[in-house]
Amino acid sequence: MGRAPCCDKANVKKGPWSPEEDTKLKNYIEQYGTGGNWIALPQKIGLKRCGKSCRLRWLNYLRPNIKHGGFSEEEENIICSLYISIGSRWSIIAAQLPGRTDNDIKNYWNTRLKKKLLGKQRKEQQARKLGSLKQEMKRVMSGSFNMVTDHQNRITSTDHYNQFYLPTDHCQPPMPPGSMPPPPYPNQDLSLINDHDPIRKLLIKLGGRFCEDDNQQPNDGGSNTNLQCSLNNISPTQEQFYENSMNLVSSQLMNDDHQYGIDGTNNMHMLQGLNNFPVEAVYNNSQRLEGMECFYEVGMGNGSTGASSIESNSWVDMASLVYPPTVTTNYEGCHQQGGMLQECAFVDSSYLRG
DNA sequence: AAGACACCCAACCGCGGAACG
DNA sequence: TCGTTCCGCGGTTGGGTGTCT
Repeated sequence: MGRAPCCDKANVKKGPWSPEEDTKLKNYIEQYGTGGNWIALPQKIGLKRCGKSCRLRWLNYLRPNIKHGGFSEEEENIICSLYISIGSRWSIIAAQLPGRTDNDIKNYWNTRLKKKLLGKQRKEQQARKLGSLKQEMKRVMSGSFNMVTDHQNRITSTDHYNQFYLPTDHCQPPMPPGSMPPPPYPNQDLSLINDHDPIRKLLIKLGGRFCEDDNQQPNDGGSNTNLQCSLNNISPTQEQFYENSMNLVSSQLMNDDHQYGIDGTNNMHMLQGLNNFPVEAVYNNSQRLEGMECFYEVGMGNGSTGASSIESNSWVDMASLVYPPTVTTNYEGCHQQGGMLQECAFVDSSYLRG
């Protein structure tokens, strides 16, 4: 049986509210309250509106002490921190910001904060890509293009990695950090590379094999920036899969709950890097990332429910893409509506600036 | 000047779950 | 326990406005 409509759709007005409607609704609620029944309210006051519409109008616009626009830096930080820790629970996030509505915050996130962070990430990607292009050209020019295969017939070349992973269109996924070739130039910015180590881990989930044994890498100087990218018998289909997956990662980064455990096990180390992270918020939720199922299928391998130390890092790692762990500086307790969150971590605003 | 495009945000829609009989 | 009603939430849409070409 289908759900009964909340109101007579044919007989309700839709679209923007007029000042008269606003006045009617506001006056009534201020005088009598909602009466605990939004559905009946519009009829009581002679509004040809759906009850839900009245509720929304009141909560998002007419309610006293509502703030519109002009989000402060502190508010941005709170939004971002909470988004990372609890995902798109806008009502909960709004509860931390007096005068802000969930709708407002949602809009602000979707239209500004998300782009702000993505823009920052893209800049870094472009800088890295430019760097690797230069190196590529140098290598080609000097005829030193290396394609090394080891005894397991694994292709181990960062050039090959780029061949597989770097997209050719305008839609740039995050470039896996560990995939950067060994810095041939002393002035290469290693911090950028290290900041994006999490993406490499995601790639491991995707089935790529990366060997991080830095000590075995020549020309590495002991840093962890060198990496072997090894793909076992990659087929064109897999290649396409990797590429699609990378696009997926990039598109999902800002859209989904980053922190939820994949497998529901208590992997405390999942939280490494996020000081004062709301542990309960993570463990009490086994929600998966919609649209990223491929990570479970591929990354978890054979439907295994166990998590290796590598596999268990992903959500925090993805969060750290948005906020490198080192910028977590500020902590306050937050009393959370419904007891869902008891505390939350706030991040330094520096990453948002600019 | 005007059309195309991008951005912003108020409002709508549909779903899940709580409350209630 | 089950069906119904309503609330609240998050995702999406669409219109207004600003910017670019």
